[in-house]
Amino acid sequence: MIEDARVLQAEWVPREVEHRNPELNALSNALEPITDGEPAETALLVGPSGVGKTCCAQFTLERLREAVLDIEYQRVNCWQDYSRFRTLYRILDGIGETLDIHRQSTAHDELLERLRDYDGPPYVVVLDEVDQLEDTRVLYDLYSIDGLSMILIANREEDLFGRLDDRVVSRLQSARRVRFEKYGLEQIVSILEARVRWGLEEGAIERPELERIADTAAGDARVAIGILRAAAREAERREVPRITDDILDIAIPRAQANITESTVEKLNEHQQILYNILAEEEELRPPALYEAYRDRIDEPRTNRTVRNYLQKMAHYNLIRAEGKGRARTYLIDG
DNA sequence: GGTCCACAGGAAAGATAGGGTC
DNA sequence: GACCCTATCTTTCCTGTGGACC
Repeated sequence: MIEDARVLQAEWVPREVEHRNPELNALSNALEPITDGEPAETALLVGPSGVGKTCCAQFTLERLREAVLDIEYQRVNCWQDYSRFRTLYRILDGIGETLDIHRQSTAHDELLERLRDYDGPPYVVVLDEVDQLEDTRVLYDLYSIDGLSMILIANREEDLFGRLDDRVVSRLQSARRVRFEKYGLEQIVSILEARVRWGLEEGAIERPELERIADTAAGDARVAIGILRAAAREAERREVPRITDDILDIAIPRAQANITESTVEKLNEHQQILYNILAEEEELRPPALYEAYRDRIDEPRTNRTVRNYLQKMAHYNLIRAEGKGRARTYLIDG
């Protein structure tokens, strides 16, 4: 059934990106100065999850690398590398300058100094989920480095701009904006068809099943590819040659559960307890949630820290906070 | 409309942990 | 091994907001 499992990963960059020509052209234009030895325009890619923002950025940089040859780029997932130090560290890692840097013993000033000293080929930094940065001063840091080009990726422009220093806002106003809309059903089907062509045996899935996956994914290609992957694995497990409707009945909830499970695994012990309480109780008001949490752990964190945990979990879309003030309740998302 | 109170979340200080230096 | 420096995490203190009650 599966001929090339890499193709079924959402991160895989295809040979051709479908349905994103205007966006690719806009991004290529922003990066074009690099071919003349100049820094690129800062590009700001905005749109909901699973619409191909990261894929387009990587695809364009790969094409640019083929054209210019000598170019470096590094993607930073600001969701994981959210602090100023971690972001700078990841960027330095892209040019192999972190060998002698050790966590917590090197000031971020030194990291910045090293970036300023960099005199290699043109360097493009992709800040993915840039709206998740906890310390946005790092954007000002990066603007202060000559020759460094940036592609910023965010879900919502207003979430990003609302938290930025005025100096960064004024610079970002002139950035090249590229907006990504959700894919339509036909577009998702054709993206899936391409993945099937490259990654599965011929005849592994027919159009009605692809349409069902696309319909479930509601415009999110990442979700659609996840369902296709889960379905292909289930078909392999059953040793059947084709993905059928009854396999999708299993694969669709499983793909959704896989996303939740992998996110819950990233939580610390305290956050997992909070998640489990909400999974059992379905909905709780803040005092009841905190009391239940205190009952289950020997050395509980303070209420304020728990609020930070809950905020983080809501960002992960694991839980939902409904109502304001006294009407606030927490519940499992989805 | 005014007051009270629970709650969220920002800011700053404190605690902790890892690595460097002597 | 003691001390210093640093990033990160946690706590404390505080303010703003909005629903409940009169």
